Amino acid sequence: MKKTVFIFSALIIALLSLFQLSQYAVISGDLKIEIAIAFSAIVCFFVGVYISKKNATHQPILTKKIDTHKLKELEITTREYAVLKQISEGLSNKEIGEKLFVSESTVKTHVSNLLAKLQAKRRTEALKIAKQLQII
Amino acid sequence: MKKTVFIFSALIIALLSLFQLSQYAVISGDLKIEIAIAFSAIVCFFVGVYISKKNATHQPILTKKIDTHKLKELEITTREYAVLKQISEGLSNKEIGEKLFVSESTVKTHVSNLLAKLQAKRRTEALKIAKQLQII
DNA sequence: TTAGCGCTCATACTAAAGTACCAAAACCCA
DNA sequence: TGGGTTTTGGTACTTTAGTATGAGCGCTAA
Repeated sequence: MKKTVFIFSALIIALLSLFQLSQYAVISGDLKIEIAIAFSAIVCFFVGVYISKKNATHQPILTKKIDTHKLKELEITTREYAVLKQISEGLSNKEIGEKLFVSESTVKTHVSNLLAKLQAKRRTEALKIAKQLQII
Repeated sequence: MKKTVFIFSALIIALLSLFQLSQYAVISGDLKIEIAIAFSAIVCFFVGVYISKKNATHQPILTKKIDTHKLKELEITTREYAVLKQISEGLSNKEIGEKLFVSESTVKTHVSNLLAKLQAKRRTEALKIAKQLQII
């Protein structure tokens, strides 16, 4: 954001000085003022496009924000969600248990509840649905 | 693209007519020509940003292209890849078999080979790796 | 024409995954 | 402090997933 403001300011200054330079031409009647305006407008347009692109690539637009609202809507608890994330990492129930410091039984319980809440038959299907819901 | 050209043309026309309107003010000496230019520049800048954003959201920049090169590198066959895509859809081996018109045994064979080639222990892990490799 | 590869399928396992049901701590909140 | 929810864990069982191995068929390049 700071960057944008800076570039924006520089842009205006550049334009005003550009105008000062072209003023001589305007006075002499060779260069029409419309052209000067159109030129500056075109330049600014492309600068706008450029800046927007820059910002877009810097912070990937499709950094899918996690839809916390949907998590509550589906009544997915904290622990269940933690398990879901580990599933998306390709871990087995046992591995998830080790990572979250609980038994495999507990993980199975969470997974089972998760599948019911996501209306999935398998963990792979749960992953697909979760992605569609922007949950992961 | 056509849209962009259209908007761009409309923009220039609008600016020129804007200038025509403001010309009276310029002649009367109340409104300085610098302000007119700066104003048009600012408008064009934001229009550029807006259009760029529109384009970005319309056709997602991060439409991950499938890395066919990597598929060959990993020696993943046509059929195996078809199975992989079905796995990402959350289907079971049996369901995949029905969809591809082969037996569950065949699907199992493909999955097994797939896991070996992707160096995964489970299908969920295979999904994760495949995504990292931009294969799906 | 034969060796190699891809695709198919089967059997027989072992290993995970998932279900159902129960139950006891732990936690939060009114 | 009682009550609902979450988290945890267990047993017992069914269903998928995954491995290993072998084998037949069709295509293709040497």
